[in-house]
Amino acid sequence: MRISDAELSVMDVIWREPGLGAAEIASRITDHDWSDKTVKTLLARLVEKGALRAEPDGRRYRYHPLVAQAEHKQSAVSRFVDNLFGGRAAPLVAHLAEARDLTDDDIDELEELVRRLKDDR
Amino acid sequence: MRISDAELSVMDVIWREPGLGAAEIASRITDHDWSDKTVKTLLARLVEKGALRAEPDGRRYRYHPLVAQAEHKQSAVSRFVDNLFGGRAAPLVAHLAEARDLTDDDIDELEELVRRLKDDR
DNA sequence: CGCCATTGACTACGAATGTAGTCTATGGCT
DNA sequence: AGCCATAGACTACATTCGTAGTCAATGGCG
Repeated sequence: MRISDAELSVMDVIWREPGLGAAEIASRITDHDWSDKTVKTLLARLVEKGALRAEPDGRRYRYHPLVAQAEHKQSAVSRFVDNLFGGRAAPLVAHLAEARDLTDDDIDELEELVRRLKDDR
Repeated sequence: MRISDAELSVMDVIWREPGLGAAEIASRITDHDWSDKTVKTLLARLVEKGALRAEPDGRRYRYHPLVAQAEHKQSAVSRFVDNLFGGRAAPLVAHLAEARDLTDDDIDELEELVRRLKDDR
């Protein structure tokens, strides 16, 4: 099950605040300038895909995630690493580094992470 | 300029062996079972997108990359990190770790990488 | 020298995506 | 009681993608 970029903006809102209705969700989306119709279309598609549950509440629906954000990221990362790096993670990190996408804090975090990984194995 | 998944399979061949013709490229693609027509369509799209140059050679073309593989990975990684992780790299690596996508060798490589990053800053 | 295989050019076409618009029911306000 | 705003349902439509198919030219082989 693939969640598209536009759909992801919607999911992000719902992951943060499960149980919102369509209008509220639309109003919380700031990174795009979408009509409420657009948001509703995306919601419908997400329900159809099984990423969301639409709980009837009077005249409207409240939306709840059916896939956890962590799960989704997980599979997105896997797909990405498979596609671009033949499934090997280290070259990806090397690329991140080269792109200077890493702040000092990131590097510290990485160091800590590596320490834990080594302890773990 | 976005290179799709299918197109990427084609680019991979050309990055490895620049200057091949369509038939040769098709024959070198093993991860899909594509008709040569499919490969030619992808080649045409890549030329149109400006990712490849088609150098006439008699009755056919030889294809050369116009974007380097490293460049492409770079921008793909950036897009990905932006979309899913708000541009922060460390959480991505954490996810890689959690997915057990990291082999022992990867971890060693990461350790080395972190060492270099720290030295560098 | 003629036919066939191969080449590029162009066309096809359904699914997914981004981005809405129209239509219909209805609950709440006046 | 009636009207309007709003909700959801359904429809729309251009683009990109994945995956080919058709057509016309032509170079090489027999």
